[in-house]
Amino acid sequence: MPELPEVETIVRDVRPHVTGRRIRGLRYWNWERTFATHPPAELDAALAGRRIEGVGRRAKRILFRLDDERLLVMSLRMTGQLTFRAKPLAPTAFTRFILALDRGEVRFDDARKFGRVWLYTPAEWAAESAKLGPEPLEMSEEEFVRHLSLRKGMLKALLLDQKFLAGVGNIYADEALWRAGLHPRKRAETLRRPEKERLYEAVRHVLEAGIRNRGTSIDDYVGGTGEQGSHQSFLEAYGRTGEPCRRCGAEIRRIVSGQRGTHYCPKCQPAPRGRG
DNA sequence: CGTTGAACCTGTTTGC
DNA sequence: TGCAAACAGGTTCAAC
Repeated sequence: MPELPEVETIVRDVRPHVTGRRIRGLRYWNWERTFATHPPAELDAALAGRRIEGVGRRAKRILFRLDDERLLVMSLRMTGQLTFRAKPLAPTAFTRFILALDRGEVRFDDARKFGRVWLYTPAEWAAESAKLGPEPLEMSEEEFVRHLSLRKGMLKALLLDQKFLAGVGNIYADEALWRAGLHPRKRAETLRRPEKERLYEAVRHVLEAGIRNRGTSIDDYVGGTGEQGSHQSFLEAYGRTGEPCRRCGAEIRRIVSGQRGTHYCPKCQPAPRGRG
């Protein structure tokens, strides 16, 4: 569910409330598999008494930097929600854990149970982080073009590959391809320089717009204090099957590409020639 | 090495 | 209306 703009919004929302706070402990959990590195009782013991020194983001992961240098890392996957609550709120059937602080609590809800939490040493986290590609908002155009020139394969699958770009997911991949006027099944090795530049601009533009609008709330996503985002009102391709393209009027089409539902304008994003 | 498919889960929407 | 299949924002791992 949450992609880079949604996770960034959550991090910015939660940061002022939890930075400098002391962790009391894990107060509640109901699904063991949420805990990827330590069973809940062990995690509770490791966290109790630690201070949170900062909150950050890497790709779609949320990072809590602790005063023992370790990192509490969370991934929301499809349906996860991470919220700060100033006052305790009773857990629901979807609440996977609650982290009690000296003031308020951090709560992790996740209907589909795909979300995970890890506790890493700096070295362990460095190794995990190294498996992810560069942050698209921290790349120059030159770096992007060089990086893209080393890759081949269909653009939709490439944008979803976290080793290519960290943080782009299904919604923003479709939005970026629409903006760049590139067909999702066009192959990276066929792009010419101006198309690569257009894709760079488009990826950054849609991610920045998503952040400005506090994320896309279609089903479950909420920001770090529980309110919905507004970027769903500004989508051009994703979820607009059968509706008119706002650039040319043609009907937005849906296909499956990279094993994901993919939305594009057949006129603005012309199909590649040959097999596809 | 690259690509594909299945698996992990539950809730909601779609189609017959 | 009823029920089953399809579908959903992500990631990992086995198989080819």
